[in-house]
Amino acid sequence: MKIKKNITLADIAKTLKVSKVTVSKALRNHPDISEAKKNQVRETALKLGYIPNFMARNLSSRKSYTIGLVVPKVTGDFFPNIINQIYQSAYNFGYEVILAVSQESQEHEIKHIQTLLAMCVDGLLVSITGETTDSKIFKVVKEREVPLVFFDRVANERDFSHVVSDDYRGVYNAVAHIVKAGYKSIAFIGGISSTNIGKDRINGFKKAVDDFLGSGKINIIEGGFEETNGYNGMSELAKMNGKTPEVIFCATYPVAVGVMRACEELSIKIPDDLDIMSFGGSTYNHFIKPSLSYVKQPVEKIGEIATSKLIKHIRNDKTRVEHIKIPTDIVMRDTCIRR
Amino acid sequence: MKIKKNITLADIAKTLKVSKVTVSKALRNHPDISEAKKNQVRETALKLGYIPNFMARNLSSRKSYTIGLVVPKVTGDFFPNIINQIYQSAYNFGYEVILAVSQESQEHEIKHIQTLLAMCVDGLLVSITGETTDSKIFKVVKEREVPLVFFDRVANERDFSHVVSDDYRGVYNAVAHIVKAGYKSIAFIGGISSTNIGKDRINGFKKAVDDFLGSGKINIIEGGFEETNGYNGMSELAKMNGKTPEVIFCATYPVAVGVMRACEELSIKIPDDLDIMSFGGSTYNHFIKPSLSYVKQPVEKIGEIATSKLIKHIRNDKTRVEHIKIPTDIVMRDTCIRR
DNA sequence: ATAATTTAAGTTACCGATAAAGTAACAAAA
DNA sequence: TTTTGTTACTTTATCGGTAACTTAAATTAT
Repeated sequence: MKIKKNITLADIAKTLKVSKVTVSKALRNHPDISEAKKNQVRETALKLGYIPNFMARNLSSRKSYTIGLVVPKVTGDFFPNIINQIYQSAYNFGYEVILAVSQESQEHEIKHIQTLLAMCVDGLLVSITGETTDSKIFKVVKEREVPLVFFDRVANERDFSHVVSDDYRGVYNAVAHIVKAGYKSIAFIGGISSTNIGKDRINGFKKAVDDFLGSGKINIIEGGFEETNGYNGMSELAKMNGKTPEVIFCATYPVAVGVMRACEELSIKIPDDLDIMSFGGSTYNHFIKPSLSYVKQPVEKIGEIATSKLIKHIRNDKTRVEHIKIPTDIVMRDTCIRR
Repeated sequence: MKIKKNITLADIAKTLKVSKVTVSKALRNHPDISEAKKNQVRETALKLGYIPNFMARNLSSRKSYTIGLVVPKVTGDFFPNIINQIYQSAYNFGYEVILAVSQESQEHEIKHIQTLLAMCVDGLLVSITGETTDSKIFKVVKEREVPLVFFDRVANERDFSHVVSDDYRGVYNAVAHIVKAGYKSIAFIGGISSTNIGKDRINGFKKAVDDFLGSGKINIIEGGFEETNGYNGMSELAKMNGKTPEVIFCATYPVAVGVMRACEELSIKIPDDLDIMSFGGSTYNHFIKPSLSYVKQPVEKIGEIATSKLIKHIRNDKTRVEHIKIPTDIVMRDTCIRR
């Protein structure tokens, strides 16, 4: 007896000499079935080690109680934490999560979304890649009427809800704070203005510098969101033969780390020769010397609100599309504290 | 026209006036179908925006080309990196990955494995929780003949392959290195000897201390693998009124961070008053002062080998069960360098 | 010229569930 | 008494595919 057939509804039905449908209803606690029979069914299901076949169930019911989560990467601080939060929230609503990692490639992103659609997920949570420009796949999602909520890195699609931190105001307030602490020149490193998170952070920076220091003072070195981008940005800045700014505002924490690495090589002392603030923190920030002051993103809230919004969309078509911005906080550590 | 029906094989078949099966075969590049027809089918499939329904496909073919990945958490350094690697490897083999996070809870772990089985994954990659003791769910997996490979944190199940780093030898060699550098007393903080990673690291430590410093010198404070465990362990050690050791070997990087935090509060200077080495590093280690010397885990290799081993099991029942240990390296930074 | 094989489809059955509709048996309402 | 309603099931059809088998026409072999 080599082949262990999986236990199905039919097996339970046969041992109890009832119909398949009776078993199905009993297990779903359908009112058609008497308590006595339900208990019988549940018992034998347990005894036989029945595990329902979701493929069959979903195919038949057109529901999967599964949501697809697409993120550009799983490294760093932000995504692991938000994934955690999304898992937790979805779990509380009774949903499973399928994670797909697009590795910052639009091609992968499209393929993964197709796969998730093919898997009949009930909805999608998406944070787009840095290179996502083609919106065709989102048109497909819309046509299929699969709810989708963007979070953090959002596409420019008015038909879908999205949840982001208030990057613009976050940077604006941070710069205000820095200026109030007595600094007179601030540069910005990192970010790509073709993405919402880059654009909003940069625009918040521009507006704040314009408001508080005068429009001539704007100094931005766009790059990306990774350590190398910070390193390159700082190296570039050092080579430019103007006076270096007092403070560098970094688009992300990894960018700040890159800036620090460059400074180390250039023998620029932080925070004595140069001060740094970053957008977003890190678990290990406490142990980095100097520990950076940063704009804290509401990671848990973004995850929780995006998930519950998506589930509202799934449960009720009439929930209206919203674009939600969640405020940030400033966390002061060892940098930018002059006063 | 409110209901946008999804495009199915039948729709393509109808527009081309051929049978469903012809379309199915054409799309799967089955030799039964002529090139001319295949092209027709492919074209109209594209034109209609056909996306196959995996539920139906898997239900019918009993394959999903999907593997289930179960990890205890997605924070820290180790798991995000290994998840990344597993995604990459699986992708190269043409497999999708469904991630489930057990949140260090055995209950969740069991539920997630059941769900993944119900989703008809072709195989499972599992790193168990800290509290996993009940092996019943793995018996179920075995009965269902679903291939499973454990990695990193493995259960004591001889029927499944597993892939781990050589923790025992890693710690043993690290201690040897430390002793050779001139240190005479070493304590161990963190780890739980009920888990393989805890047990192996502790045993490697014991053996090394025994071999190089004498059996009287063994000083181990078991705890866990997190920052708090390091903090508590160090606080406890400081309260004990013996002489404090010269070096503390930490079961994980987070433990080391906790130890450092405790030292900071106790005004113990690292590496002057006390030296530290940890098992496992961190992306940000470079920016922590002092940057810790550590035993480097072969994260990428573990992920890659576990995935390819699993896929071998999936493709060929006769691949034999193996228990693979991958050697570690020592990375020297600013600690434990006395000489 | 006829049988044997190949090619390119089509038919049927089934994967394991659920939805919708049907049916006895018995009870309550008109 | 007849009608109407419940209760507790059963039957049938279906979800969207695939496997296995069949078939008609074309090609090759004998």
